[in-house]
Amino acid sequence: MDAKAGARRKNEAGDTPNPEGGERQPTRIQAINREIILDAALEVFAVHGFRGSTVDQIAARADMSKPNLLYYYRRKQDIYRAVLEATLGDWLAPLAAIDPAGDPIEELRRYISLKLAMSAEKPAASRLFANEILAGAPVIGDFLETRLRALVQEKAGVIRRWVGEGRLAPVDPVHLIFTIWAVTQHYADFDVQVKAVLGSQVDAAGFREQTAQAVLSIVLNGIRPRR
Amino acid sequence: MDAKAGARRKNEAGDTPNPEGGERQPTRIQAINREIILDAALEVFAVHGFRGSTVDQIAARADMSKPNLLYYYRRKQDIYRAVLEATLGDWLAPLAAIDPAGDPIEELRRYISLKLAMSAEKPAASRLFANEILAGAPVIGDFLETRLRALVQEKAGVIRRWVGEGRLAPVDPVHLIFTIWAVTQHYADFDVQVKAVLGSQVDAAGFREQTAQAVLSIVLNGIRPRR
DNA sequence: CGATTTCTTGACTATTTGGTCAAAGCAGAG
DNA sequence: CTCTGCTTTGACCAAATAGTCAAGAAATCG
Repeated sequence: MDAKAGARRKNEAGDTPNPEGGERQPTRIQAINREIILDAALEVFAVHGFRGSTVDQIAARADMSKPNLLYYYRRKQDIYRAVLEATLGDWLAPLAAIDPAGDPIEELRRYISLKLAMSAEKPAASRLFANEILAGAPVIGDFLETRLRALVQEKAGVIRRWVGEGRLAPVDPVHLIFTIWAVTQHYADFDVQVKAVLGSQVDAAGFREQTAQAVLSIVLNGIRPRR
Repeated sequence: MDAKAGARRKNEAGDTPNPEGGERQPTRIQAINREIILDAALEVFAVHGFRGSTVDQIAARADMSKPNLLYYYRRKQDIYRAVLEATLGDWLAPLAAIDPAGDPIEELRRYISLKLAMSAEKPAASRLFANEILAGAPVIGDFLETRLRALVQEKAGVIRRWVGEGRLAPVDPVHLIFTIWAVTQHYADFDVQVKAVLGSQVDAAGFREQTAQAVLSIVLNGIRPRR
């Protein structure tokens, strides 16, 4: 230990501010910069996935030097985890909001609309997940098998009850949920393809509503009991 | 030009055997190795995308030295393009096979079943596309805007006619196609998530049939005209 | 203000990665 | 067998990339 070593030190554990479960509450600057970083990282990871993205890319997008970025998140992996965690909540919320006491068709209509709106407003979040899943869910695998699984089973129970009461056509509840996920995510993840096929009309006003209308028509009429 | 230069040369253009539009027909060894490489590359690119994959990974998977692999495809990009092109045909075939003269419900049922079967049998191909699209379709962008677009418009016309004849419920044809793509691809691309949520039952015999049944039920009942 | 802590960065390192090359090994036509 | 062209690879290189470090700049607090 030399004289210099003791001169600058008050940060008792680790060098990074609040390094993963840190205690001290973040500075104003920390809060701002962490958010800037997460925003930038989301855009980058969403396009190229974890392995295909570089810290330099994220730093450039965050308009920040690489060492500075690594001051807030020590490793590329830490940024990735942070972005994923920051988005997971949003992801579950709509499904969690399905109300067993509500009207089945109305609840599902609302759910689909909400997911479609999220796909349109936060496509990067959707693509981030898609990349993570495609890569084999190395980071959120646990989450999928525990929290997500539990939530899906719970809501599947609700749907199953609805079916039993004759308020929905007989349908496998889990596959129904998958179908809704698939279709709503498609418009975020495969946006480029949608645009390529449909051309300029995608940017036209009302396209979102038109899409929601079409999807709802297909899915809802399929689960609405016939008379 | 020195003596050595002239000593070894019979391959009049380029160093790589049949380098992209080459003329000479491939050797037996060439045919074998190219296929081995494409198979290996498909698996690797499908998981990590173009940027996230390394030539070394592909070479290892192909059980081949890196220089040897690069003897057959000079650049990483060339391998990628080759894999994509080799898969594009398979991708279009089912949609192209929709028969305007057939029974609407039957044609769409067959189409969905075919796509689901492909998702189960060749998930890597599906994931390769997903990665390419997520990355912004840098390579197949043109293809999407020309061939795919034309095919979709053509088949949309067929569906629109069916709707006009009252043989299908009123539905936006293009969004119907997107919905089918979305759902069928979901089971390939998000396989990890499906497994996480459903657990061991995914591996059980008959799961594929059960899935097909559920999806068909949701989509078909949605487009079948009511009486 | 002065002292202390937080923030920022240029310069640097070790490793990974795409790609090259010369030379050695091999297959097949004659 | 022999000879030619095809195939394979160890060794190598330059660029990219994750991450480090020490020192300077800016806040913050008394």
